[in-house]
Amino acid sequence: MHSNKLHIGELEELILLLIMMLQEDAYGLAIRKNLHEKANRKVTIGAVHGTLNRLEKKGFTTSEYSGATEIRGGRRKRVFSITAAGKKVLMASQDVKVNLWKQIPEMALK
Amino acid sequence: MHSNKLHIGELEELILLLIMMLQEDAYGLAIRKNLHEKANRKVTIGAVHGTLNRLEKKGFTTSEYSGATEIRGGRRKRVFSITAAGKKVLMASQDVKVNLWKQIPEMALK
DNA sequence: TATATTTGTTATACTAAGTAGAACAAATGC
DNA sequence: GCATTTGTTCTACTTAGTATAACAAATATA
Repeated sequence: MHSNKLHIGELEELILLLIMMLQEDAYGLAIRKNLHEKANRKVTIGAVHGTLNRLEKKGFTTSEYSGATEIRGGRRKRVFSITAAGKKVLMASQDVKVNLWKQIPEMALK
Repeated sequence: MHSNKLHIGELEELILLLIMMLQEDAYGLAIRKNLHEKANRKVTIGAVHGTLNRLEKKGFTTSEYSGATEIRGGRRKRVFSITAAGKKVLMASQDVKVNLWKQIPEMALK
């Protein structure tokens, strides 16, 4: 048991954010590239797809296969999008942290 | 190997935040209480201390034992504080997320 | 048309992070 | 003394994160 719907892991959070950001371009390799460039997070493609599968299993994302493109090797992509539940958990996650930051005494920030 | 100094787990992040917030009151039971009240995160005391030990081992916190207090059962506490490295990783963590939020297209937020 | 190259996902085995529950320790109250 | 309270440590386990390799389907070009 204990498939906790109230919180998400660290990589899960970053990937949900990138899915919202990338929209129709949210598929494995593109997510991995942005994880590296925008989040300074260097992970292998296996790590990305593992997390993507977990998120879908939890109901935080859905996915569908696009058609193949005309560029060389351009086979169909599995494109992910975030669900309402995913949005909710992602926003709650950020809210908690923003609130905690506000409660840190000034003097501790230096 | 691979004791990654570049990122921290989800619970590690919350606990580092609470250590900064609680200052001289940052010890196991108090952290657990605030995790519940301020972060809606219900975990056992074993989970808190496990994470605390991991953070110290990584160099993100230090701890020292306070003296016992005069209240009933008030034995000495192990009080944690964040190190410069801990502050750095915590701030970087939040920065990345704040930046990603900014890059999400307006229309996706509704 | 076969075979090399490219873009992409899936499978497998493993390490690290998160978790519960109970044991243990030291203080005060009576 | 011994019950109660506050606190940490120990042990065993599940979930999240990770690397590496296998697999699949597309185009390019000979």
